[in-house]
Amino acid sequence: MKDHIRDLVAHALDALKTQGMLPADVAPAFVIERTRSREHGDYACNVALLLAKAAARKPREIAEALVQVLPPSTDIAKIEIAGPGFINFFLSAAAYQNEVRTILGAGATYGRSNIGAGRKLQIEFVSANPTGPLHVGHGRGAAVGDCLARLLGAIGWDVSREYYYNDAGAQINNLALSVQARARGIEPEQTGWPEDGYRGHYISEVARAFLAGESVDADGQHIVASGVVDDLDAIRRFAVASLRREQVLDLQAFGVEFDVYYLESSLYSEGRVEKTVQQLIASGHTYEADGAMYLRTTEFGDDKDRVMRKSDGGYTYFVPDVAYHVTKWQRGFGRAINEQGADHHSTITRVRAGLQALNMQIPKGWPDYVLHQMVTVMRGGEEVKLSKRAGSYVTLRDLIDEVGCDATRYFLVARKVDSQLIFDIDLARSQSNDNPVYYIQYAHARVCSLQRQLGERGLGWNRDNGLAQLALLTSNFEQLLMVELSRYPEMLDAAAQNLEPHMLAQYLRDLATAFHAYYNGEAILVADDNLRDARLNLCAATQQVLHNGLDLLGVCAPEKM
RNA sequence: GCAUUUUUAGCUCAGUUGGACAGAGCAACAGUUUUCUAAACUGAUGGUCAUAGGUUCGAAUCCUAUAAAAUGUACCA
Repeated sequence: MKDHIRDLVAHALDALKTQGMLPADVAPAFVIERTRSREHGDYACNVALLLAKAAARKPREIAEALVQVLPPSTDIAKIEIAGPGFINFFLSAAAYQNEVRTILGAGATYGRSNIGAGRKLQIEFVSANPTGPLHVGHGRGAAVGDCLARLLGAIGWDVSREYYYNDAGAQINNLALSVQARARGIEPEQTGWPEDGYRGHYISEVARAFLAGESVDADGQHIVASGVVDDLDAIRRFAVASLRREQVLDLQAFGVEFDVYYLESSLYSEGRVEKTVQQLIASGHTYEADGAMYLRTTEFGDDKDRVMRKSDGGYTYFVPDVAYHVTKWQRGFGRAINEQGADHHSTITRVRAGLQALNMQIPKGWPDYVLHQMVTVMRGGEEVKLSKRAGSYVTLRDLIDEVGCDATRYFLVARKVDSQLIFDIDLARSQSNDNPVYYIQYAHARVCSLQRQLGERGLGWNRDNGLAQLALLTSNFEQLLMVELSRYPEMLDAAAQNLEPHMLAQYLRDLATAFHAYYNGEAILVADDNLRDARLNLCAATQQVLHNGLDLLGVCAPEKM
């Protein structure tokens, strides 16, 4: 519809140029946009405002001249000039009624598009190391990343979801030492407890299972605990597998799955880290100083050069990071998105700098980053400090158990990633009935309920007749609902392209509002067959869009509540 | 100090390529059930869009400065 109106305006512009009212060389970058208020019609165009200077006339005069030469269209019922010179387009009832036909025809594919054209895209998210259970921050990453993956899939990208984790190195060693200490009966603060050891209760649980000789399956491996306390390597393998197993269970409970799990250790074992280092040296962007090797990241926008190889010979974390991203590029992901917590923002410049230094023709802004701001958790009116080491935190599992998967997902995805999120557990739990997600789900359930009522009342629903009778949908409630429905495709498009899933959450609430208002304002199951058929079709279209949208959110669309 | 992000109604937040009088939910207030699920609806109340400048037909939105908050700023990952 937008494009249609744009064409009409473009035609009118040409006509005015021919008439000589406008200079032939002007090409204003005008927009056709949804109006905020119904008083201004459905779409508005600002072209007259932009032309005022070039034409040396008042905007309203230009608008009037444009309207005079605007080609007629059956989709447009009325055109008004308003305010400083906006041209407002009022769509005909038929134009909106026809959207119901489109929705019912497209079904589950309504709103989807092929903007991505099947190109490969990778989105990496969560990527928590297996040193403890997933917490709320990971939950936000999981909810946002998963929703983004769904959105991008819906606009035609070939999406691969990846989870990257470190199964070796200092932190994992610390984990193993912590478990070993627990297995020996040493508690935090006692002698023998590792410096900066992980103190959480789960460490004791892993130690107990290890001593008991239990087995665990994770990432395709079956690990049996040896129970030998002195075998740190065995403890490490068992601990990593145990925690990986827990994380997978958490994510499953949250409805999030991945296509690929990528291990940092494989970058070393496959020689990718070493190869990357050699390439960087060959590129001439490195130098040695103080016994360490540096990369001149300042040449690529960093504020100081970064150490690649420490004086003890080990590599800093950013080298495997670069090597990892090289594999993404080599695996053919022309587009890659990293969803991470904002506490990692400093890595962006370094990773991109490292990739640029390799001279591999990787685009400057690759990969994309979506950083979500921190989540602070409130409980009992106080902030719960998240600290793995201290062992005090709110796990994702806790939230799912207390608040529910649907509500947690909605809550974590409903706001802009840029803004910090306060998750008040007491509020979320005590007011879970007021959570917007139930409001949306209820709208869906209400349509299902109407459809059940049909049988009980012995009423029929002829869908084809409903389509033929769409012209009967003329009430204000119906109009508003159809307007809302027709927004879905453009909203989906914008949410996916801007990488902003909160737009979807917001939209679904608006749609539910329009439906609840309609439901209360008009009887659906009326005696008149034609009117009832038409209204039931409108309800079915609403049900379809709610279902499609909730699907992308990863939230279920219940038939009954 | 520097970097990133944030600052909109009592609270939690929308406001998307700069548009017409700033919008929701919650809380508080007044109503709506013999009739399709009241997990709903209707109405009224509530804002100097952090502050000060600038850009232009037009700014919550862009630019500059200031203030406040979060996070980062390792030869840790």
